[in-house]
Formats: sequence, structure tokens, C-alpha cells
Amino acid sequence: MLDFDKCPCSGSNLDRLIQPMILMNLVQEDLYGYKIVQRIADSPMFKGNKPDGTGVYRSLKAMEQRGLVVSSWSLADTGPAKRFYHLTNVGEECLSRWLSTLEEYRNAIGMLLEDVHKACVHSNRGKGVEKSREFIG
Amino acid sequence: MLDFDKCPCSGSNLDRLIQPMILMNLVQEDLYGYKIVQRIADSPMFKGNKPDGTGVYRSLKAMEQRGLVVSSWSLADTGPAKRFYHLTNVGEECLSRWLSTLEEYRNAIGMLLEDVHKACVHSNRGKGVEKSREFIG
DNA sequence: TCTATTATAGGAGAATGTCTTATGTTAGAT
DNA sequence: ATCTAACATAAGACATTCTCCTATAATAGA
Repeated sequence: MLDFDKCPCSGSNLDRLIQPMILMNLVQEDLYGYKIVQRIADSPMFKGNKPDGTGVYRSLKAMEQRGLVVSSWSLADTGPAKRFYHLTNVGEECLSRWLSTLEEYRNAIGMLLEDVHKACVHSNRGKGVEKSREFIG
Repeated sequence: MLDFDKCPCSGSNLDRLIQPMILMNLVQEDLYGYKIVQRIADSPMFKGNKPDGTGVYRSLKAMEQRGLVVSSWSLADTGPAKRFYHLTNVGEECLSRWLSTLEEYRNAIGMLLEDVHKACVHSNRGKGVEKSREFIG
């Protein structure tokens, strides 16, 4: 039987947005990987579900190679060494592009949802979808 | 120099939504791969940019293996043989889940955009982002 | 001393994405 | 008659991304 929890429809695979979320967090202040993971987990979008740490570290590394951020070790305070990331001008431009992309994205999803609802009104099929949707809530 | 067109911020990598788009198209009527590619290309979201055909064909095949759709060859009419796909009950449930996921997704993006705008007001950084945003339009 | 938390990161395999190539049908233009 | 474009499906190959498991080390508190 199909495990819906492992299906993309469960929304577990929205991590393409991890990149803009990282950039967004870095606009406000320089941060290190672990902190970013926590911030993202606390965001309403992730509802306390921590994103994969390895993924965030790797994203940061990739972003540095692409010039969106620069990093430096912080040994100053107590505790394990932390690698702090700082947003570059290129990173800012990337974030500004993300803003328009995300707005388009949101509109597109809105239209897609409308289309499905329309389709549900005009077909027999749709009734089943609407019904099961209620069931899932 | 960074090629922004190859950066996810360009919005070229939103194909995770290809699965729900396929399901959505199949709610209304049985369709074959090539037609689905055209429908998706014509949707406001893709603005005429055809999604990768190979990807769609493979998605359909994967979806059949997972029981979301069933397929059959159509040799009836003229032209090359077409493999028609039909949505199953499981596929309908998957679509209904996608609906809630996409609504959440849209809300989350909305909140993320708000947060960035807030961050822009409260930091020096932000001014640059806002400015370059205008520039890109 | 032992455990949980903080902090970073590599390895491996699965899932996805993308580009190229191959195959064959049919309609319309030259 | 031939040639080209559009229709239709699909494998191959490679890159990117995702996810889980594991390794490391410092520190705080039980």
C-alpha cells in the first residue's frame, strides 16, 4: 500500500525554499549553520520540524562557492568553533530575485488551486477529490 | 561571474510541482504524456516553457508504479500510438493531499515574503535588497 | 562519569532534473 | 516524390539534490 507520508504530496519536500530561507536569515545578521537550522525550524513554515542539518551545511558551502556568502571561523567565545556566514552583494541580489520568484510562485499556486476547484465543480471525478479533501481536513 | 539564470532564484527549478500539475490535468479527463506536456506549458505557471518531456514521461511511469494512475495504449484513432493515463482512487487522494499542502505552501511563502520585507525595514542591509529589487522590477 | 546539547561535516544511496539521442507516424510544403 | 516540422514515446547518461547514517569534538548539567 502507498505510504502517503513518503509522497511529495505530504509537503515534506519543500526544501527548495531552504536557500531563500537561509538568505533571508542572513539579511538581518551574520549567523552560523546550527543557528540557521534552529531559526528555520522555528519558522511557521517548518512548524518545529528541523530541516536536515547536513543539507543546510552543504547549502551554505555551495552558496559560498557561488559567491552568495562568505564565511569565517569564530573562536572568540566559549563552546565549539562556529563558522559564521555573511551575505555578499551578490547574495543580496540573489535574495531580491528570490522575492519576485516567490511572488510569482505564490500566484501560480493560487491559480493552480483555483483550476482544481473549477475542475471539481465541472466533473464527476472532482466530487471524490473534494470529498476526500474534507476527510483529510 | 555568477549566472543568475542558472540559480534557483530564477524560478527555473519549480518542477516539484510537476506531479500535482499532472494529477490536476488528469482529474478532468484521461490524457497522454505529450498532451500533458502541452497543457503544462500553456499553464500560466510555465508561460509557454515546455517542461522536460522525458521528465513527464518518467513521472507518469513512476506514478503508475505507485498506483496513482493506470495506463493503456490507444491505437483506435489515426497517428502514433498514445499511452493514455487514468487517475485512480489513490491518485485522487494524493491530489487532495496536494491541495492542502499547496495551500500551506502558499501561506508559508506569504509569511516568508512578509518577514523579508520586515527585515528590510529594520536593517541597513535591507535597503540594498529593496533597492536592487526595484532595479530588477 | 555519563548523557544531552551544541556545532560541523563526510559517505552513500535514492530521488530528481536535464540534456542528448533514438524510434516511428503523419500532415503539409516544396 | 521528397523533405521538413510537428506529433508521440522513451532510454541513456550525467549532474544535482535529498535524506539518512555516521564521525568528530566541546561543553553543561545530572
